[in-house]
Amino acid sequence: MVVSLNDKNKDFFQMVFEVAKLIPKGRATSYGAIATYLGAKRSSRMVGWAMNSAHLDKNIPAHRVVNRNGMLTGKMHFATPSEMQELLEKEGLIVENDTIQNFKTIFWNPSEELL
DNA sequence: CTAATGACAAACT
DNA sequence: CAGTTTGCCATTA
Repeated sequence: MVVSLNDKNKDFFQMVFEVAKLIPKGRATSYGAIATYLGAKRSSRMVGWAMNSAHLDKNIPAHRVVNRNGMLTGKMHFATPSEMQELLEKEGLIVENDTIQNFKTIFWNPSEELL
């Protein structure tokens, strides 16, 4: 992996991983929520980037992390595009048209739940 | 160092 | 209200 994980950056990545692991089953969160929780709400894209490295670690449920719209924008980055949806449905979530239904209901806010 | 890209988000038209 | 555009921040070329 060309991912030059320098010491400083590693912390940010690790944070994202930790939060992702803490996401309760049957729930999901957004990149912005994690970014905000990490104190870098403006770096929502970086969270996604972290997930890109996260997909290497099977312990990280990256499928529970989607954009604020609940759309599975990163499904293409999985082993198979359908795996993300499959996993989410297995969790009890309702995924349709690459978008999580009732996302607002299953949304998991680390800043509140994890606080 | 500048330019381009991206698993996003908010603002604007 | 929906589609389009700009902004942010970090990484890569």
